[in-house]
Amino acid sequence: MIEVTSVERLAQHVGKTVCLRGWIYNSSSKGKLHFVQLRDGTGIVQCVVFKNNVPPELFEQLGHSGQETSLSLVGLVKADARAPGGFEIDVTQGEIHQSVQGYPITPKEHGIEYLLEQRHLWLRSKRSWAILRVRDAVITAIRSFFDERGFVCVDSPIFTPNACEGTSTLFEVPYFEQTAYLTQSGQLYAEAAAMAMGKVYTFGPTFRAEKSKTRRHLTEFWMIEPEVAYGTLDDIMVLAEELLAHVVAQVLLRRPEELAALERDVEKLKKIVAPFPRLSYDEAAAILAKHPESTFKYGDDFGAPDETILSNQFDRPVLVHRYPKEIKAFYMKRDPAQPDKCLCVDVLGSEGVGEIIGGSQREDDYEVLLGRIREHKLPEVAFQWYLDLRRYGSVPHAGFGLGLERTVAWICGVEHVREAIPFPRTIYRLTP
RNA sequence: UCCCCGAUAGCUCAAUGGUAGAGCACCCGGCUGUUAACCGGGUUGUUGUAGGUUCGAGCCCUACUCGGGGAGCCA
Repeated sequence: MIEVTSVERLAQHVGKTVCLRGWIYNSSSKGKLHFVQLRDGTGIVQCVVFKNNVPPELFEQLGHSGQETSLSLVGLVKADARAPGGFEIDVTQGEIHQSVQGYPITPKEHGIEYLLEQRHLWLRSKRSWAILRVRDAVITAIRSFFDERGFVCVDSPIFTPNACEGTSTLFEVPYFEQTAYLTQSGQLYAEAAAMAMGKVYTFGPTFRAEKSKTRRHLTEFWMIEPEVAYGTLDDIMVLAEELLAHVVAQVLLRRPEELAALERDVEKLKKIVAPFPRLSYDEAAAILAKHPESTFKYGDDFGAPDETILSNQFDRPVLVHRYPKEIKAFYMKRDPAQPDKCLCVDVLGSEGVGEIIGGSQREDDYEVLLGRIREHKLPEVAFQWYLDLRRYGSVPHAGFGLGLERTVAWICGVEHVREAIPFPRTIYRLTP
């Protein structure tokens, strides 16, 4: 019986005859010799088919089978320096499951519009394959990081009755006799869970109806939101940098081939070790004030170009903390040392990618929080359950949100977050 | 919501206001070491839509549609 194996395990089978099942990634023919690049999901291997070594029908069929033909090939595994990847299969038998002609995505260039239209097929390309496998490693690393530190994963609801931070960017959906909204953030629910379990995190999809068309925006994206009871701003700043360092280290360890396929400069990733540089808003503002290209005005939030300027000052992500209260959310606690500032932090990824984390210590005083809700003209009734958390055993607590796609795009060195999610949802694209 | 850019063969693109083309894909043939193979031959068009200017529009003008990049806002 011939053993079925996968491309990623070929090194263990050198000198043996195995069966591989997959698809033709590319092929070329030299008369009495076909080279088939076989893709099986775990990698790509070159299969060499000499006319005299295989049944004539198979040789003939392979000559007429294009990209993405599905097939099984049986052959001897050899180490060969001439083959991409270092191994190749000397084919002796095989079976074509479906012969394909005219697969729409060729190894040549395609425009982004066309590729997005064909996303269900584009997933098979080496680039998408590599990015999505990095995404998987990032997710696994995040879960193991929190698990090892005693965090409990809690799931926040996707249907919500109200906004966390205003209603303008919510997707509305009919909900029996009521209107529901798709969640923008699991934070408020994470706060409730933190009071129950101490250290928690949520990990789920979030939805924003922002009419943003930039390389940093999706309408549906995944967010990881840890929340720590008795945690302070300093605690979550340390947590954030340790998390990012852990994730990058795990990707370097587990996905070197994928990073190579993406032509990612791994030397830059190897520098991502804690601690990260920290800047107060005031310090960051001073840097921007001296920078000729910045249009920043003190008191404003940093624009995307400002974030790029700041992040380019360092070879690691930078933590920017204590922003003016006017530009931050109602639930953020003020800094007792400077009441015009919030105990909050944004983490800007390195290499100019911009914000990947936003977090804060939360306001834990009932009266102060109620005042904020009124100041921001938020529907008080809807926040009664949230205020309960300050009525019954309120404690200092803090947390942050990490944008998964922005993190994956940053680690992969890809420009646009739409490539960091299997099926991106953007303002003008709902399909496939 | 605002600003900028684009739409020509299945794909990526070219075409001074004057006969709509190339490469790839696909089909046929050749080649025992290709790396996006190569060589020879072949098929492929309502130039996004609707008007307008002109002897003549892919090209100039207007509107619209679809998409891309960015601003704001955010992860």
